[in-house]
Order: sequence, then C-alpha cells, then structure tokens
Amino acid sequence: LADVAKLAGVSVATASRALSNPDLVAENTRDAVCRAAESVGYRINLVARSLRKQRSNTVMVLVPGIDNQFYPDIIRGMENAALDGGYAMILGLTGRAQKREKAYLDLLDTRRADGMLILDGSIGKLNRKDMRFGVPVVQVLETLDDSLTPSVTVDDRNIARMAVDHLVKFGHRRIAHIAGRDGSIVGSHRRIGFLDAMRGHGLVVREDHCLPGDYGYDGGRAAMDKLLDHPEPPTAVFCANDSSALGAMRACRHRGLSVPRDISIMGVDDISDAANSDPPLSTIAQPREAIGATAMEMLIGQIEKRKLQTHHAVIPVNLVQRQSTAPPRA
Amino acid sequence: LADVAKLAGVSVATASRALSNPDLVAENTRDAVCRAAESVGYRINLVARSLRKQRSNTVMVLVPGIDNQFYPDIIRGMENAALDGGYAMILGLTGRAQKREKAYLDLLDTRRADGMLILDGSIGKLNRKDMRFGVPVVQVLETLDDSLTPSVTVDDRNIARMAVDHLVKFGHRRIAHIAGRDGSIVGSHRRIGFLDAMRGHGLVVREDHCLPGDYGYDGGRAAMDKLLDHPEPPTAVFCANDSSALGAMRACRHRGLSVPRDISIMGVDDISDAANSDPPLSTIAQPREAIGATAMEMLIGQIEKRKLQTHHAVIPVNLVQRQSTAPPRA
DNA sequence: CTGAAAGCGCTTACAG
DNA sequence: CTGAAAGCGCTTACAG
Repeated sequence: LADVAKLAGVSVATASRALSNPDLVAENTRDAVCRAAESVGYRINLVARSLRKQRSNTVMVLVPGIDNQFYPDIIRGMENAALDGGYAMILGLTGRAQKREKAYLDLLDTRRADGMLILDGSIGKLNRKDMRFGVPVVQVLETLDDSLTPSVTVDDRNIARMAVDHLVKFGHRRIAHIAGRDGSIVGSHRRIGFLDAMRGHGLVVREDHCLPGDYGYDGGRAAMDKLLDHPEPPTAVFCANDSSALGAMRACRHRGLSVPRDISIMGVDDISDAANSDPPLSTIAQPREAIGATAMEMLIGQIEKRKLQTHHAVIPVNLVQRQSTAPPRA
Repeated sequence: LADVAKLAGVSVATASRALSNPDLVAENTRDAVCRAAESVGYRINLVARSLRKQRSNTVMVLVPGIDNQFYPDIIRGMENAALDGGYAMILGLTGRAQKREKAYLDLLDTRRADGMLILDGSIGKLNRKDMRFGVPVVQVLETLDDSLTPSVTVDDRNIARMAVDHLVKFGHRRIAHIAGRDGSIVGSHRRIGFLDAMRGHGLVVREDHCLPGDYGYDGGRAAMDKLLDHPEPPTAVFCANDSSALGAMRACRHRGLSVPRDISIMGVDDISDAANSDPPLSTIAQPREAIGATAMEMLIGQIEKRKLQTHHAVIPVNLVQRQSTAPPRA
C-alpha cells in the first residue's frame, strides 16, 4: 500500500480510502490510486485489515462430517453465500467428538472468527460458555425446541406426518418406523411426529414396530430384518432417513420380498442414491443447499447488522414419490 | 496480553516469550505469566501474530466438490493433519469453474495463506502465474506427468493393470473399459494403463469396447447399454471408477443379466456404496485418508522447512475382490 | 478532499 | 534472563 501511495503521489491514508471507500476521495485521485495499484499488482493484506478492524471476515463451520450425501450440499450452499458475502469459511469436522469440538471452539477464539455455524447438535451449552462472549452463532438442523440461539431447521415432526399421510392414503394401516440414532434430536422429532401422526389417523403402533436405527445402511438393514421376523410384519415402513431406508430395502430383497409389492418403504433426505436405488426410493426432500445458504446469510446478517435477536427459520420440504411406495397387497 | 503482563508484573515482551517460547524465560517468571494468563482467560490473537510473523498458519484447499464419496475422506485426512500441525484449512469448492478458481486464488493472496493443496487438475499454469510468488503448493491426484509441482498421487496406470490382471486371471479375454470424463488426467492414465495391460496379455481391444464415461452412475449405465448392444459384448468390464461401475451393473440388471455370472464388473475407488451394492463390487481401493494426510504433511513440511524441492509421493493401492467378478461363462 | 498520527495485538532484534 | 522499542500493513478519528 505504501508503494501504491508513493507511486500515486498521495498519502497511504488516501490510498487506503481510494481503494476501500472510493466515495471519500476525489475522482481523479481515486483513478490515480487505482492505476498505481494495478501497475504494482497491489493485493490488500486482509490479515492487517482484520487486526485493525477487529473483524476477520471469517466464519467457522462445525459439522459432524462430510462423508455422506447429506452435509456436502448444505456446505456448498454455505460456501456460496460466504463467498458472495466476502467471508472465508473454516471447516471444522467434529466427528461428534468432544475433543475436536473443543479444538475448534478454540480456533474460533484465537483466529477471531466473526461467527459460527453449528451443525452438530451435541455441542452443548457447556462448551458454549467457553466461547468468546457474544460471537454470533446460528444452529442448523439439530436444534432443541427451546433453544434461544437463532436457527435454521426443517419441521421434523411435520416430515414424519407427511410420510405417514402418504402411506395411509395408499391404504396402509400397519406402518412401522425405523428411527435414527439414539439421542439424536432430529431422530426423536421424527419419531414423535410419526407416533402423533399415527395416532391422528386412529392407528396404533405396536412398540416393536418402532425400532431404533443408526441413520446408516447397516442399521436400517438390521432393523428391517427384525421387522420381517415379526409375527405381524408391517405393510409399510417409514425410515428416519434414506440411508437406513436403502438398507431396509436390501433386507427385503434379500428375503425375496418385492418393494413395493410386498412392502412399501419411505425415507427422508432425497440423497442421490435414493433416485438410483432399485426401485427408486420415495422420500421427503430437504432443500439442502438452500438450508446452508440461509444459515450463512442469517449469520452474516447477524455479524454485520448486529441484530442479535433470536430468529428461527424453518425451511419447507417436499415429498418425492417414486416407486418404493404403493398400496398394500390385497 | 498487556493485561497478563501487568498482572504478572512483567513486560509484554516477557509475557509473550513465556507463552510462546517458554525456554527463553526463567522458570518462576514463566509460571507467574502462565498463572496470570489462566486467571484472565487469555487467548492469543492469531491475527496479530500472523501479521507480525508474516505467517498465517492457514492453508487453502482447492477441491472440485465434496458431493461424492471420494473427496470427503481425503479432506478428512488433510483436516486431521492440519489440526495436528497447528494449521487451519480454508476449503475452496471450485466446481471446476474458472470463476471460482480465480476467486480462491485471490483469497490465497489476500488472506496470506501459507500454502495450497490443489485437487483440481484443471487449474492451469496460467492461473498459477497470478499467484503470489513462491507459495508452496502440492498437487493431489490430478497431476500431469511432467509437473514440477510436488505431488501426491496414485499410479493410475498400474491401477488399470491390476484390474486387467485380475480379470485375465479369471479367464476373461474380451474385456471392455468404461473410461472417465473426457479431458480427465486420471481417466486418461487409467485408459492408457488398460490398453497397455491388455496388449501385454496379447489381447486386442476393439475400439468400440473402450467407451468414454463421466465418472457418474448415469454415464456408466449409458456406456454399459452400448456395450450390451454390441454384437460381441465383452465378458468383463473395467470401469474407471465405482460410480460408473454401479451404473453399469444397473444396466446389466435391467436387462436381466446376472453379475458376475453373465458379466464381470470392476470399479476403482472403493467408495462405501461399493460394499453395499448387489452384488458387492470388486474394486481397487485407494487409501484416501492417507492421501490427504500425506499431502497436508508434505505441504506443511514445505512451508516450515522451506524445502521447496520437488517431491512426488506415490501412494500404494490394493485390490478388493468382492462378488462382482468371477470366471466367464463357459 | 487529504494528510499525519495513532493503534489493532502481537514478536523480536537490540541492549542491558 | 528481561525490557523498551520498533514494526507487521492496514484503517480511521482528528485536523486542516
């Protein structure tokens, strides 16, 4: 910058203003500075600016992992919004491990990140207390009902209701549920929503028709095996997510049962495998990229407008009917 | 830091040393400073340190995308190594788009990142010229043979050879190849390796048995359809990656052909879907996390030891035989 | 509209 | 072993 100023024959103060606040400076000086900057190939040093402005234009994103088909789209949405807003993103993969969560909360402090997006609901209030006071945060998807932190979520209870309605409309009455991982906020919302919706239709759910899963292929497969061993197996199964639904379909196929002729199966998420499975999976799609973008925009808004009031955005979802659901066998 | 120094009754210089270079300071002063730091909850401001040391302890990672089952593991490996080495990672999703590549190369400059990992081979030398002079770079996987940039890769020609050997050992002679996206460095290496290996076994490859794909499910499926329409269809197919192999299997199933009874299929990568497909896919596994970790370690080594000499690490791979390959029909 | 000066929070020669 | 001072590269009141 000093070089630029010298070349343009102005002070560094003016050079700085010409580049960062063009309207504070006369048109011809501005042009001179810009030309000078161009000719020396000036690139602003954002770390110096960060130190001076006490603002790093960096946000931290804490996500359990990216090795599935769900988070990457969310992160892409965040990334786009961050780039558009002039922020860089430090990605923290927590693996839901205390140790790594701590490590990243630490980075948040020492790198003076301006805000944080949390996709890992297990980061408790305990850790939050350790954080630099007042850093804007928005919680994504895994959010407790009574949370005061701004959030962007989907309505997981309603998702379950949509699935149940879809199956009931086909005439199913004996509907089972393969739930998410134990302790999962999202999973418990979906399970509760499932039970509520069934009750709403005047249908009873036998306790052994509502099994825990692990959001994974293997868990879905194992749970489905149990369901099929049942003396009165269900005619339809609502799985907490697509991966476990895919595993459940596999269990059916393995026993020579046809989906959807013998049994209907539904998932949630609409990951890319859902469209490619055999048969293609009926599911409830969440607009993942929009979720990520919305969250990032909310965070940046909070950082820049200092409007710290709690706001909970709920993103709408939609049912994607494919070939894994049909009326039950007569 | 000033507060800490005051509380400990020393100068900020000493406080800084006590915290960052403990051996430069007397034991009791060191203890006093540490206690003071503890009691005020001191957290170093890394942006100030970065400005002073002209070193940001940040690296940029440029990756085409993370919405597949391949890159996430690599990134996890990088992430671990970065955290261990005290570096933060800024993830840049290029989508192989010039515009975004430019945007991130810009961030590299202005954020004063200490180095960069490039997983996107399409970032040409042209762009590289725009970069701050001398920033350490290591190129991962998508690397031209004659590149002077340090790199970590696998031997893609050898991967193809391993696949061909595996199929030939079963007795296959009419082996086809579904290649990667046109213009892909990795894909062309695998195709060349395939042709070389076939020639080495004295086998001829008909031109229409070596088809382009797109590394995707749909491309694999489409290419397989063409292969099956052929008057002399192959008895085995080596696909450039698992996704296209999964698509190819689907095409077979759709025509009522059995894998591996009617036709053998192989992929490369060992993504998680490969183990869960029906039948489970024989493939060649790349130690993705190790690739990522190695690349990050090389980069950090380069940054810190200033050893800028070119080094090309080649990570070994291994064949995973599952149920999609078998001897051809008599 | 422009410049001189202070300061963001560290680290590190240089003296002592 | 410790301290005073300079400086990393910016931005921004404050004067003019």
